[in-house]
Amino acid sequence: MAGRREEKREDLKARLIEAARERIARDGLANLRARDITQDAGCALGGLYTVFSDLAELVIHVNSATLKALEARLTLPETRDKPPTDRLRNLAQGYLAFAVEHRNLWKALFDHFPPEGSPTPQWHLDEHLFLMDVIAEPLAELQPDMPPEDRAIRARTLFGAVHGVISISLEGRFVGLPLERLAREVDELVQT
Amino acid sequence: MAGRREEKREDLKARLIEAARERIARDGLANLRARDITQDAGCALGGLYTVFSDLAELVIHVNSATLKALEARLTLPETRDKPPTDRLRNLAQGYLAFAVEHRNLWKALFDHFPPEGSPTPQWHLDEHLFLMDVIAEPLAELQPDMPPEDRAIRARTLFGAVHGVISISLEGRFVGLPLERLAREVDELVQT
DNA sequence: GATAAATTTTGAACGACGTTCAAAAATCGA
DNA sequence: TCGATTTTTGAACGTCGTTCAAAATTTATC
Repeated sequence: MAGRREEKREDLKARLIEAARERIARDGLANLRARDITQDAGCALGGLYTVFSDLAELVIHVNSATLKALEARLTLPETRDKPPTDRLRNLAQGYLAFAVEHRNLWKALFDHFPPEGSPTPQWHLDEHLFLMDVIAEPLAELQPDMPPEDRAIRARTLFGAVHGVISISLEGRFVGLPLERLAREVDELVQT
Repeated sequence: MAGRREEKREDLKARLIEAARERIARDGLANLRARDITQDAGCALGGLYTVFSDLAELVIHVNSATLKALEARLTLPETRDKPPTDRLRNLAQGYLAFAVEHRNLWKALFDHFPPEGSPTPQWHLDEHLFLMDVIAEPLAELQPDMPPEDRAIRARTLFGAVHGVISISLEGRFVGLPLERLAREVDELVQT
């Protein structure tokens, strides 16, 4: 009887993450309920707390999976050797497409705030960095003589700008905008 | 005995909004509690629901006050007849300064989502439009031949970009950035 | 395979929350 | 002053995340 113990534990963990992921994708982070998740996953309410310290930690694991999916979407080898400007535009359009297609999961990435007692663990903070790296790479080609530190900051600025434009539009706090027009605005923003 | 009735009602309403405003400013929107607000305002728990339909409506009134304060900050007659580019830069820097100075109130503007049953009332949605107007004005000078509709969209894009850069930085989801450097990034973004 | 010890899973119970509403208090009209 | 009306109150309700003693299961020993 090898690591049967650990195996079952990991299986429950995976089922809980998947159940939470589907609930968030369907109903949004704000409508996530511990009782729904455990019912979907086929365990008792308390079972959740034998695997995660609290609901927030489970959400972090869902967000981790979402980031991985986003990474896969943005690193398609499709446009490997296009000019760097085109690659940046593809990144922005890919980000927009992902946000539209997985709106609730994407929103959960930014709507979730961990309780003040337990801040976001470092391993999850690190996962966000791939976004910066994937942006910094075309930037390096465009401005080879820029110091790497400045380039990292610039990558963050560029991401923030694109993310801001998209989220302002998708959250509909202001007047709605046709998707086609939004895509063009993002395009022109990256262009500059 | 004139409108004494309505007067007391308005007084309680104002006290509740002010109490909620101070709680949000001090502890953040996530730590806002109906019991704390009513205690601070000097009324019973149920009193809140004689003035507002729910807590979300009270938060909307706090956000309304925050928007008015932001408007006052951004329409200082200080730089009335500078070139339009300078005015845009001042707007962005003013927005950054306001966000830093009133971080929790500013965050509440975007962290608050009304329950699905009762969407944000139109009068509050309209209040957001002044932000677009104040940006569109310098844009009109810069590109007089751009259709007003395109200009409105462009104003929203510009706001989204600046807001995105600032909020990514202030929420600290990624690595922190010295305020001075953030100000410079925002400046260069607007410049383009 | 029987039995006891160790471990895992369970779900009733707890405290905190937003919200409601019958009753108490205050106000009004005569 | 006193009954009718309005306003204010805060105990009570339903729902939530979380806990933990007890039940169920697995493991160890003979």
